[in-house]
Amino acid sequence: MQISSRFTIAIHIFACIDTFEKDNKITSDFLADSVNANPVVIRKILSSLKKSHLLNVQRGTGGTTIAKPLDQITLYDIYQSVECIENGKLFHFHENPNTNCPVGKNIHNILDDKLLRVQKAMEDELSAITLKDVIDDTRYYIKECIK
Amino acid sequence: MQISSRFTIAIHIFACIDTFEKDNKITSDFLADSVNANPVVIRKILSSLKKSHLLNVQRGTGGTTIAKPLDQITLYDIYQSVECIENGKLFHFHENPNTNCPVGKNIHNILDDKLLRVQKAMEDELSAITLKDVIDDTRYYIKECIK
DNA sequence: TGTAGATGTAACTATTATAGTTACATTAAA
DNA sequence: TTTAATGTAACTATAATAGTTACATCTACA
Repeated sequence: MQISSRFTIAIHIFACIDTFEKDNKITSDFLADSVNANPVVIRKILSSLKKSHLLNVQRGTGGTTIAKPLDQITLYDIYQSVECIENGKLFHFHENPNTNCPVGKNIHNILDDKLLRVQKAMEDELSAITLKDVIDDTRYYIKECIK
Repeated sequence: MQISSRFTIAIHIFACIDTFEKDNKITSDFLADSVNANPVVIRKILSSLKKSHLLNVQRGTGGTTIAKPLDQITLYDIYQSVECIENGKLFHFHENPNTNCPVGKNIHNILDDKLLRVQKAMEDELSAITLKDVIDDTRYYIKECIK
């Protein structure tokens, strides 16, 4: 199963804020239009990102801004914020393996460390990419586009 | 969303074959008992692994064996075989971002290479672990268990 | 102070993938 | 020819994603 689009939508949101905040108030409706998704879906994602102190979302009057310098937000921070995987484990285990079988009894002993290593490799790579990288590219591609 | 338990079940199957093939014919019912899953679920996984030439599954009379030396099967081979992610992409993208918006129009240009890098980091780590590693540990833990 | 326009969130629906299950045709060997 | 297995279609149950409606709440400003 793939990792939820909440993650790519969240990144899209940051790129939109950076691109449009000078000229537009960034509302959930505005973002929903760019992402092409439902405003309530956007608001749920904004709510997660706000809870993680990555965004400031203004109640009442509306408007969203990025809460930290771009090079201090990693893709891992965003990924964690929108909770793309349950209980933090990338790999889903079959429930209740037969403990009367020596393999069933030990399957977690055998696999947990190896799968965690794999998960960590992925998460480390997510941590190595910051919003600065994303937004530098965003600005570049938009400039190329206008030319 | 987590990666399907088909993957961990498949690994479990290899460990079972290695552990029990001397004394037992390895059938889908036998495996289902150790994994604690439905025999048809097991057969579907066996079918994938057979198609990828990782296992030999005997029709009619039954019985399953491992098709290659243990150090020549990686966790990545197994992962690919049981097709845990759709169309080979780990990250699910929101469909049809608004191409009238410069961010929506470029979101794939901006993100595809970065997310592929993350996916590759995970897959490389899966490739670095072979069934030999898994089964060495299986034998070790089972021996410890019996002591 | 009331209202306009936004967020926050509950409740529901639709869709999709996983996993389990029943049933049965097919196969291979004894 | 019988037995015991695989292969697979068809269906169900469950759970997560994503969309939608509805409305309470909040804040600034006219």
